Amino acid sequence: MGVDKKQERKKVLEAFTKQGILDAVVGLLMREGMHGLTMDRVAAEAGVAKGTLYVYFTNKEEILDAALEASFDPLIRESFALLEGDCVPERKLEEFSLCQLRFFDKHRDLIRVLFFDRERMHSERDHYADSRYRTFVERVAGVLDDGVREGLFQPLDSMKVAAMFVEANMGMVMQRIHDGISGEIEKDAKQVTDIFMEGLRNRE
Amino acid sequence: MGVDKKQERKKVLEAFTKQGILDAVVGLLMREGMHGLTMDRVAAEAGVAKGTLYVYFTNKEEILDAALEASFDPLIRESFALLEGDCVPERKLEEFSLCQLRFFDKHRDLIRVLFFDRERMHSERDHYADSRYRTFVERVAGVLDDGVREGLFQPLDSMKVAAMFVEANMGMVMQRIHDGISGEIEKDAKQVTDIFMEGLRNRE
Amino acid sequence: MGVDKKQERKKVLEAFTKQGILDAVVGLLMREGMHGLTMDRVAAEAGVAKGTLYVYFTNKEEILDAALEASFDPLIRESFALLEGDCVPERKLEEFSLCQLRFFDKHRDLIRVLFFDRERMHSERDHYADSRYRTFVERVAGVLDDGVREGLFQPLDSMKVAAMFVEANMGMVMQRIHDGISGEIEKDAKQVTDIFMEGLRNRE
Amino acid sequence: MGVDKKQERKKVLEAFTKQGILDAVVGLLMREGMHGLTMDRVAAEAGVAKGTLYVYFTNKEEILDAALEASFDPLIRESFALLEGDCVPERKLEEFSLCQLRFFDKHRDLIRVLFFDRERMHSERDHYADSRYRTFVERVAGVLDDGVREGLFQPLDSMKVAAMFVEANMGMVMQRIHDGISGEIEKDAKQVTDIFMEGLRNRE
DNA sequence: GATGAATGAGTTTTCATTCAT
DNA sequence: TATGAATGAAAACTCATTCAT
Repeated sequence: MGVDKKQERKKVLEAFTKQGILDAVVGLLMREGMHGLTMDRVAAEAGVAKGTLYVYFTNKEEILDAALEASFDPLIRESFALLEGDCVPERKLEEFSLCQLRFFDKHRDLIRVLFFDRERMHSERDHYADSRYRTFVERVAGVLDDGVREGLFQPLDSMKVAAMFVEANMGMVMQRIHDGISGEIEKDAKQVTDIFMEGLRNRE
Repeated sequence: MGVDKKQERKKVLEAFTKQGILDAVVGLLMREGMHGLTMDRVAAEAGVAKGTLYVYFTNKEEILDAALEASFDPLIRESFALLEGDCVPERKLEEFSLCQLRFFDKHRDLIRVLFFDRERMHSERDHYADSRYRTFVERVAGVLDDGVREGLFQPLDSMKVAAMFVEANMGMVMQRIHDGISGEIEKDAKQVTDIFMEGLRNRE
Repeated sequence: MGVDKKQERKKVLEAFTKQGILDAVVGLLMREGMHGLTMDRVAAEAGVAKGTLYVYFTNKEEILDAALEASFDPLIRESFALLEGDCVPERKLEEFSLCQLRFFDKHRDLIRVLFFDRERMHSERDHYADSRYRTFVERVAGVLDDGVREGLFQPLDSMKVAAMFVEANMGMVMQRIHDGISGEIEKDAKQVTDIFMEGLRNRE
Repeated sequence: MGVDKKQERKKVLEAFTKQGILDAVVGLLMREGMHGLTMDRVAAEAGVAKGTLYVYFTNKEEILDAALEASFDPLIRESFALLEGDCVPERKLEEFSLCQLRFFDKHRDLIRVLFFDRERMHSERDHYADSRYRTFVERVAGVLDDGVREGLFQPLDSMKVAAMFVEANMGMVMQRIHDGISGEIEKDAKQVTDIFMEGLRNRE
């Protein structure tokens, strides 16, 4: 019993430190970009000794992977839940759009981190980041296929359109950030989905 | 006279070396990503001594800027020419789409370089890369505004839609690259523009 | 009484843990050499926590000393017993030779540890390992002196010859190890002693 | 012509710096042992910047290999020349013995380096140092075989005896060093060879 | 202008040791 | 006593930049 408690407490403490490190990495990445990310700074930001970083992660690369994973995890989770939900395709796409806009409204600095992640994604070895993105696109493609099956959309190359839709949303995100995130979020999300809805509608 | 010739010859030679360096940078950037870009390697790839790099550029950052500028210059030039041409808005957008697809079909490795460029773009100091991108979006927005004025499109927030259109095209590019650039380029370009055309059409 | 028993039990337990640590050090030293010997690994190999090492030893050096001492203790003990025994000098040397070959046949990996020990031995501060080796040589020298006194050997510089004899045995050990420990051990031991016996014999 | 001279001068300069680094390594190794050998210290001792070390060698291991190679090269060269010469076997062995004693009289501190080398030699990956030592033993074995063929020595396992002879010499070296290198070198060399000569002599 | 040897500040990484529990 | 998370000094290595030739 006592052992259980102790081990639990230990686990919690460990997770706490680890999370602190990851937060430090993301914070630094957002504020200073890839260039400012040194182990020294991460340690300082996390309030631990340099050596401690190596207690929790084997090297810098692993820290980075974990941090990126952690940053986008909420967005990915919510998006996936939503795309697998019970709504009609139209609604799913709009919710998805909204979800992205909301996420980057809140964490606008993560947009930079995202692009850094993308740069890595296209290097041969990093199928890791790539697979995350692919799954994203595939899920959206699945929703589009549903729409086609239901007679809602015209026949289409779902993967390509899905990629376009995902990126169009990112375009909107970037423009919103550039504008200082002025407009209402619902309107902008609707704008994105409306174009695709109308553009893909089955009219016979 | 002799002096003139000599000076001219010198200028040509200088331009030649400079271009060789930039090509080396782009080649390296494409093959190995940002990580593999050291001045040593650039010099080796360009076939000059390390010191020579500093004869033509003041530091690494300047070399990078120049190389990125040079890489995307053809795309930017062609796109701008096209968007400022005499065609109707519909045709302009389709040509623009085709232009992007074609460029990245040919230089698919530049996609990685592009994302690296984006990461920098969102850091405070680099308004430089940003301004290039902004102009891009603004030109497209101009075409959209023309379309609205001509009664072709519904009223719209042209900057946001332009950003979406530009990114949707990048989504298509990325999907094409992922698929191994299989489908016909004209069909894919049409797919992109059709969605936006139809999605934005003025129906009253 | 209860206290006595408890204390005794404690002592035994302590000795057990201590020995486990030393075994771990020797095992690691044999398998990975000096380079792979970290306190982390020692703790893991011994199955105790890192902190425990510092309960039994004050620092790494002390652990190392103790481990080396322990490794060669059997060889040293047996050799000394033998050299101080009642046999004739000739027999003593042959037994000594046999003793060394047997020891390294069994613990051939300790040969590496030995050389590491020697490197330290020749550094100023380590008179410790040195004295162990010196005693070794001195004992053999004593036997040689006995032989001279008994008219068996010619007059000789016993320390130098003793050093030669000890090292010649190590040469044989190394060659045996290199050959995969093929030949019969008695023959090889005899080979070593025969050369010295014959080479040193008093012929007048 | 000018180019030739320039290149030659460059080569010389390069070799000079490289040699300076190697000398620094050996010096440090002799004075402080393996433990004191850090790249910082090597650089300081050699009077160059840390980075310069990496201009000439790819990493610490390579520096070490080169330094050890360089240290023992004179001994190895002289020994080999001698063993392949035209003298009779007896003379060769005595010269060989003398050669070793002389070398370590002069560079007595290298004895420590030697033992460090040995520790590495017995690790799996370092067939490098091992092969150097093997060749040494093999050459001596060759001389012994010659002696047997000429009826000078009894039949013998030449590799084992060679190993013994080489090590016996090292024993003498170590004893001499311990004694402060007192005795005459020729006498000691003769002592070593006499024992083996007499011990191996063919008496029928 | 062109060179490339040399630099050294700045990075990542290691690991013996401590100490609160 | 035993633990193991945390430490931080010290080590290896990188690379943009300089400068004498």
